[in-house]
Amino acid sequence: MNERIVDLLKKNHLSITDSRKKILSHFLDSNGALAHADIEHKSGTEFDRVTIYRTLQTFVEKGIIHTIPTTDNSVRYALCKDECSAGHHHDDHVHFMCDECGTTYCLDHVTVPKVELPAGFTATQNDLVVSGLCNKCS
Amino acid sequence: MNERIVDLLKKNHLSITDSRKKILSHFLDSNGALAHADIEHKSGTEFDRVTIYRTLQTFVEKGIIHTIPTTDNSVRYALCKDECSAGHHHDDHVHFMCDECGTTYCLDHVTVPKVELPAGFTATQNDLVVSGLCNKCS
DNA sequence: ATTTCAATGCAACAATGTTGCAAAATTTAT
DNA sequence: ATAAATTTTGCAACATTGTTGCATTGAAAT
Ligand SMILES: [Mn+2]
Ligand SMILES: [Mn+2]
Ligand SMILES: [Zn+2]
Ligand SMILES: [Zn+2]
Repeated sequence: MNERIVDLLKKNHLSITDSRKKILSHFLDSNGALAHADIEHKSGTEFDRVTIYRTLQTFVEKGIIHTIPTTDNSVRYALCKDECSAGHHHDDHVHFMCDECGTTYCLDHVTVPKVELPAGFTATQNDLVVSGLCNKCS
Repeated sequence: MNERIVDLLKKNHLSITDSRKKILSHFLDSNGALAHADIEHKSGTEFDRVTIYRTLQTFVEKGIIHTIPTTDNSVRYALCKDECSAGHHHDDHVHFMCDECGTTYCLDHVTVPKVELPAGFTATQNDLVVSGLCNKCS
């Protein structure tokens, strides 16, 4: 496990630090997406708030995690698939937010359908967020 | 115009106040969605920040405006169609964010497609946000 | 006009996010 | 292994965004 974390950091040319290892492990342990506040709680007083912000930002830039647009306009992050790399995310999967337990899921196997846009509009990214009840809450 | 605004407020059983009339007029004048900050700028120092927050909240509750999930996780609001009412929005249309000019559009005639969810997941709401270039910027 | 009720402004606060800079830790070079 | 170079971190200070309580003001009903 620790092995995998170090490898992931190395692969992305990031220096191996306690905070990066710990924050990455939280993502690997979690099945849903995490908000900044979640990580802050899980970490206790171990790291500074600012470090968490900067680490998340770095991970996004490197393509290790991606942000999820949410209906309640809070920022959440989830692990990217292997195919994502620095400056090039390809997250064409649907996200699901449970109204009951609040968990945000990456539905990696459900792809966002393309839609026909009005004349003159061109799409570079499509984000679909579905809310409702998850499999644990229904 | 002023007529239409007063009617809309009356229809929703809201008392007619300067701030509500003015804020509503900003939405009727704008072709895109507005953020809280936009309204604050347009209004100058006319109203307190808190009043704008409370007015937007009231309008959402009454079904006059709806919030739009954005990829940059900022809250934006746009006018609802007539069919929306208190506690019952039906916004099944796609939203478009222009990467160039930043405008957020309600694509009222493009409906969000349904997707097949994994077993146990049930959907109550689907939000699709498309980003790219709008008809003015392409 | 008077009463009743709702909306506003103000102040104080909480949550979230950003920046500059010195200290500490990690990586690279010797 | 040691030292130099580079990154990362923690802290402080600040900015932005959003919330709440309460007295004052304004709108609506009688
Ligand atoms: Mn995802
Ligand atoms: Mn809309
Ligand atoms: Zn759930
Ligand atoms: Zn545009």
